[in-house]
Amino acid sequence: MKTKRLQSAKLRSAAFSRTRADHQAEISEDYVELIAELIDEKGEARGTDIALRMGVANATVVKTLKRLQDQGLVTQEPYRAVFLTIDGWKMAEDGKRKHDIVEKFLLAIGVPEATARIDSEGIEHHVSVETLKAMARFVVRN
Amino acid sequence: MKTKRLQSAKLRSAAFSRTRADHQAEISEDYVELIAELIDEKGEARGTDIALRMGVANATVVKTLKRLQDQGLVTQEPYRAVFLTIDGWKMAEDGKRKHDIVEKFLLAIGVPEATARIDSEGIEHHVSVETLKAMARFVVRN
DNA sequence: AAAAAAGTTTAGCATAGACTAAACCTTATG
DNA sequence: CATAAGGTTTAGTCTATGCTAAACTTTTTT
Repeated sequence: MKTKRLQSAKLRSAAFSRTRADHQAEISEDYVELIAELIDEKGEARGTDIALRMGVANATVVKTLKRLQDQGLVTQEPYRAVFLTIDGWKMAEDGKRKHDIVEKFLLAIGVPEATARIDSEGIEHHVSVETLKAMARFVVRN
Repeated sequence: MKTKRLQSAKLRSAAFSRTRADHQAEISEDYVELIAELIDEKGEARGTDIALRMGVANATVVKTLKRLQDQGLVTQEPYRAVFLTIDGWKMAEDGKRKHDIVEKFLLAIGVPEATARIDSEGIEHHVSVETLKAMARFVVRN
């Protein structure tokens, strides 16, 4: 009777679960990438600058940084700037690589620059290695 | 002083804010699309089926449906199946259209089928109208 | 029709991210 | 070098999403 669709239900729920799991990492990735950028640009990443660029209150940054510290992505002394751990740098570099490929790819298929910048920010977190490879191939070939 | 800083904080960081704003709508969209599919397939959308396919507990479904009801996307009587409002149907159709274009597009650039199915689920929520148009153009041309 | 099974809801808890306001340090300048 | 300005942290609140366990309703089976 009604047990017929179980198999496809499982596949579908796998897709949704992945969407959710992705999202938990998304904010970590955004923070870590931003911290890397700030360190590159200014030599250090301060709470205020993070808050400003993330469009978020200072208190939110403090709380999130605590989580990132627990996750071993970031180190920080009270009242001092934030730094990335080895894992944090790895994540930041990985993210930047992904981001660059996605953005170049969108430009290659004819998306306007401003839109490509914004969309790549969102898409970056949802592309698998395989999709990323396909995008990279496309950019090289075109 | 403080007012000024708050204002400019809000004016900047467009990309990040959009990522976050997108995400608030993501789960609504996933639910609504799933409800539409269930109604198509079985004539009605029951809590258990939603829970099964979303990979989530029943209680979670109940809570989320309450929010969707408040947002005017869904209607429901106690202990009965869920239905979509006009707005809900609009959202579901829009989502399906987006999803189809993204999935076909990924296949067109050489992403394997299983991966295309999973990735399109995540990417669907982050493509702007312009990017979607570019993808649709590409699919047609290739 | 009564009991069992299936499905739904409620209650209570946890975590994450967001906010404001106020307290607290650090730095810059007058 | 004292204090004002600039940053940071803490405290307390809110909303969203998730969970389990228990209560309740509907449907199916015996």
